[in-house]
Amino acid sequence: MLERNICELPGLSPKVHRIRMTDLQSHLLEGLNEDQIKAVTTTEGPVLVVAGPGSGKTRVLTHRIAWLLEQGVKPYEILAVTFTNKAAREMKERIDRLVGSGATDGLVMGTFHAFGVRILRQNPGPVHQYLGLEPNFTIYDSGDQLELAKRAIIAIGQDPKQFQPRSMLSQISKAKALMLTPAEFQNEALTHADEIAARVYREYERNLRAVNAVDFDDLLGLPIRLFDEAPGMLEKYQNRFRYIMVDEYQDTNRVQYVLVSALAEQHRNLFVVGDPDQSIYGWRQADIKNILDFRDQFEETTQINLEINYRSTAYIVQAADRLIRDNTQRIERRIRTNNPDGDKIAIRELTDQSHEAQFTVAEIRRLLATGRYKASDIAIMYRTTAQSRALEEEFRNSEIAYRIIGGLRFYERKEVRDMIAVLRLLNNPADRLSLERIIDNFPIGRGFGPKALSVAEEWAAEHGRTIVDALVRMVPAIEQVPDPLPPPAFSGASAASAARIGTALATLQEKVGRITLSALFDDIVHVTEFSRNFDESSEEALQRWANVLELRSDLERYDDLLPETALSTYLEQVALVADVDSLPEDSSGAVTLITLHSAKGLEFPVVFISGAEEGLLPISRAIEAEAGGDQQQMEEERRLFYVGVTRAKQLLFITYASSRISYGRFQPGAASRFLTALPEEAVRSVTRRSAAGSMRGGGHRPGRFEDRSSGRLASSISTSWALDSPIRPVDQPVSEPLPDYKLGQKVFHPKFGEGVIDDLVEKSNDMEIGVSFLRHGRKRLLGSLAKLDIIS
DNA sequence: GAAAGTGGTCTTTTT
DNA sequence: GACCACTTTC
Repeated sequence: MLERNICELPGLSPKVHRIRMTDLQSHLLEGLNEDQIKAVTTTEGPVLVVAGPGSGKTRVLTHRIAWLLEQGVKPYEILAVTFTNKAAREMKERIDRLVGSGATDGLVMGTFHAFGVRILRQNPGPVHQYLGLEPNFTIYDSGDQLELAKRAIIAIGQDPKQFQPRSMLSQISKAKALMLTPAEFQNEALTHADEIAARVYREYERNLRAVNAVDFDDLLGLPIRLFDEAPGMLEKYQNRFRYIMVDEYQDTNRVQYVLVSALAEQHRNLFVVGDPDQSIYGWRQADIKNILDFRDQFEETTQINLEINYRSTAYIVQAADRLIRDNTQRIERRIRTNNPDGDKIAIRELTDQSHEAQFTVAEIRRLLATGRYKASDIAIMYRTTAQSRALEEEFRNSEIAYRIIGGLRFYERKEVRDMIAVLRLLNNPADRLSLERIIDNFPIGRGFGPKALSVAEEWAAEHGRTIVDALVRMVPAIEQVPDPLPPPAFSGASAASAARIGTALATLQEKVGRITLSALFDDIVHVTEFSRNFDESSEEALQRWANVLELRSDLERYDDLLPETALSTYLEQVALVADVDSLPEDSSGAVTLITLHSAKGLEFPVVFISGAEEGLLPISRAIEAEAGGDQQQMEEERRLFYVGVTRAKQLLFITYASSRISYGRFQPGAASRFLTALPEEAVRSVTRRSAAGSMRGGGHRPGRFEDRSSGRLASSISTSWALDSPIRPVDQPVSEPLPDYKLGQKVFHPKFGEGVIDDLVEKSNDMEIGVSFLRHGRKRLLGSLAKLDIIS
């Protein structure tokens, strides 16, 4: 290898300064700024890179890995963790381009979850011995988890209505993220509800293991347990990974921190990149302290700040910087750019979400007509998935192509899940949830009810077999074979359907691992008579069937794999992909509709942020939490808005609606408080709010933004908007003030009768009222909806 | 046992 | 307004 260039790297330590470089190495540093170069070349010891939006973070990561490889580090000695599979794939491609493909073979790059699965799959023996899992374990997704949680609640004798599966599950997930066992969790329980959650957790775990399945959180927690318990396991990986890199470090949680720091203990070359201002996954137990405290946790950390933004116009950068300054939980710094000012940020108020959608689509049409932008340059971002609906309707009536990322994921559609249930059951016969799903949803399952299921279950328990075995035992052809086991005691009708299901499953089991997945798909459809579910000729049935067929073409992509492993590979992929993962680079020429969360890490020349309203962005929960003294959620909302703003390269539009339908009812809305933080000189246009736009009792006060708009800025309203007349002047619904409810008051409800108010909770612009009714028990009602009369 | 009808809950974000 | 779970009805 040629070593001739001595590169002058101004301002760096002498050690780095005098690095001798090959041509390729100096090529890797070309075009990088000083801080970026330092980040690429500081290979030893803990390094924290605080990377602002658009600061070339991905570039640093890819060049650093290429740099390491150029230094002679073996690809398999490098572990790089990314936030999405897509990021991993793209990064790998970029590195391939830098160092030539083949040079990266063995590089471990993927999400934490994918890495966790990898460890579990690579060590079937220890996984069985220490974790009690068979190697063909199923990864349960959130739908399965919910079902499992619900059953656990019932199993411990509680009411799933009182203790909601969702909230139980989030507690379980939280416990797992903090690495608490059910017993430890129980010890820390403070309230009765915690106590119940701990018991549900215990039961949930038991059931999960009984069906040889794991959940998402287990993919992180189980590898750690394996490291703890299997001798030599941790050392093996510690020795192997000389260089560890973690992207989006601000969104890591406790388990992830433990995993990474355990692995890095040996070589101590841990390189993390992140931006505390873009930490938006607190609800998933991501702990912003991981990045804020990194320097304390890892001694002798080199910290490098990337503060120059290469992505956005100066107005956008300035606005983002100003906005995020209102947060306290951050590493103080200032992002800046050398880019031109660009166009000012456009803010627009609309009367409701359909006007908002109309405006957005019309504006996009105008942009496309200029010829300066193509559809794939444009993205619309929003806080909640439900918001995509109004936009979608508007797009559907237009000629503009669009695609929605997120929302109902392809693999979560009912008909797709049904098919996948069969695949899963074939891969893991213990997967009871999938079996039940098949019985409930496939034509061949008719006539096999809960009673029959419990017969099969008893039989399975008695003979140490699976429920699937009980069904297969009923197949006449197999009955011929001498079998010491007596058949299960099904009643007449259920015996027939058991035999039917058993035959289908036995036929399929016979073929698994020997034919391609698409051929297996065809067999499944055939023997389960699945297509009969789509017999009716409704538009909707056709669409559902089309989805099933799309699954088939998805499977075809795996037809080249070895039949023995194709199924498990496929199922793993299904469990771990996110929708953003399949987002093609730009290709299709469609406008992107995406949640702010999913948009993290992406960039678009033109961005619309839709629904910038109090209650939506920030979300009402955060407003309530703030009222209760908890600032954290509000700060996260601000970061989310910040993420949205900083996705835009050239043009940024922000819209909000003065009223919005939710729950099928109109709700008045006010401009997001975050808009008031945007510097006036960076904002192009503001529509004046109606003077009647005051909120009902105690809610969000009209802030500086409104004040401003009725003052100086109001007179400078831009007339450059393409869509003006179709939108009526804002006519704020004048809402009646709430009656003066008090604790202990007697009230009358048209449906529930007489009751006593025992709880009052102020909401952002409403009030939640707890009432004990004489005849209907305790209910929680919304002040604006409930027709309560005060009796005394 | 299955289809149709009813009432209650729901919406924050996703690997 | 949508979805789910549960009840009613045949």
